[in-house]
Amino acid sequence: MHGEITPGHPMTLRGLGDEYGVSMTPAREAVRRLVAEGALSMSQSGRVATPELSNERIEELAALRALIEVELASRALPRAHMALIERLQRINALIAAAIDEHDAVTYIRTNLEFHRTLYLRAQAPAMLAMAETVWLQLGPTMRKLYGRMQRKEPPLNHKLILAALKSGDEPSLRLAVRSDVTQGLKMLGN
Amino acid sequence: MHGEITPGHPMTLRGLGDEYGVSMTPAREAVRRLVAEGALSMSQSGRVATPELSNERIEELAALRALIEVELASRALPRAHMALIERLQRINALIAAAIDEHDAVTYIRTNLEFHRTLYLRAQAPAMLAMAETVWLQLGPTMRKLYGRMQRKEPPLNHKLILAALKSGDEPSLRLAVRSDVTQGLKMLGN
DNA sequence: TCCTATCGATTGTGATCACAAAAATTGAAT
DNA sequence: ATTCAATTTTTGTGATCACAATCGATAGGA
Repeated sequence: MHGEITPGHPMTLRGLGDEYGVSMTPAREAVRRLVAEGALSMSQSGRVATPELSNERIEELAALRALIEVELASRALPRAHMALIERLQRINALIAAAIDEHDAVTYIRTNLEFHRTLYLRAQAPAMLAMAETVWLQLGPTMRKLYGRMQRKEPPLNHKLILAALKSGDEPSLRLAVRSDVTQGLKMLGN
Repeated sequence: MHGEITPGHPMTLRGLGDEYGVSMTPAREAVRRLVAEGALSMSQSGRVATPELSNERIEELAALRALIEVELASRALPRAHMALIERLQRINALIAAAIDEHDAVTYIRTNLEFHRTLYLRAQAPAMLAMAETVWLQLGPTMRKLYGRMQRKEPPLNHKLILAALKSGDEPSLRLAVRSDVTQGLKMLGN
């Protein structure tokens, strides 16, 4: 989910088992679960690897993020009090730090933490689980996209999200979340 | 997914293995996958059963259906030609037959087939997979809800969907899909 | 009648193994 | 040097087993 693993990275059950000090059986179950969630892709022969997403698939997943996360933000809005907004601002500072250090994995992780912190307020566990499933599928690809993105400062849309939360402006919030989620997919073209 | 199994029905790995003539291992993997997708729920002790959804969860899943399926229908609209509409009409006739025979499982299955047939035209496999994951989670509950629904004729909204497809009217299509998907959740109240 | 404690049966977990399929490697021939 | 075939190694699958946790039933007592 955080982009530690690049797209197309192959893995074996025995290798994963050794890595985590268990036998093949738990490794297999974990892998099958991740395959079911779309986080790993499985070849016809049963070999497993992180997925290499086509541009069409990336756009589809971005559209799903937009649909689900806009709804989550919208549901979180009435419950978003000052304590939450301050927490989001602190996370935003961590994002800025990750950008300064060119730490892609930390950037991705803290960025997702920003979103998750907001969405937890929506009290909609099934929706949040769906959003996280999409994040999981996009993880390895986000890392690759981060490379050609060369951020210099934390996302503008996060500031817009915070402003909309403060003022209780739902249309602005929806727009800001949608922009934040679909941005960074302009430089696809592989 | 089709409501063959009522909510709360417990299952054992050995039982499933015997039922399908395999050992525990494949049964375990199938069960873990279904748990990952939310189709089965797993107690802390590892026992597995079809989920008994709370009203809040049902409403959440219905909202997800609305979000995703409206988008799928919208994407399918420009590609929906006469052959597809005729196919949908034939499926609609099967739905009517299932209603006449009070066959809940067939009703649910053909109803979902109606939706899937339309959404396949959207060329959005990740979105369709998400929608089907939601269907899977709702399966056992849909059956229970069907009981207190006592349909007499095929859903009006299906006719509205077909009309909107014919006329290429996207707003009407979105509204009809949303209504079709969220209807039947009025009689919750457990 | 209801609650509780005990005991036997059931169940999930993780490990190991045999086997077949699929890769990877090797070797020879062109 | 390259291609292709044969062989060796690697890998996933499904089965089986030991074990611990849990569940269910039964019996005892309040």
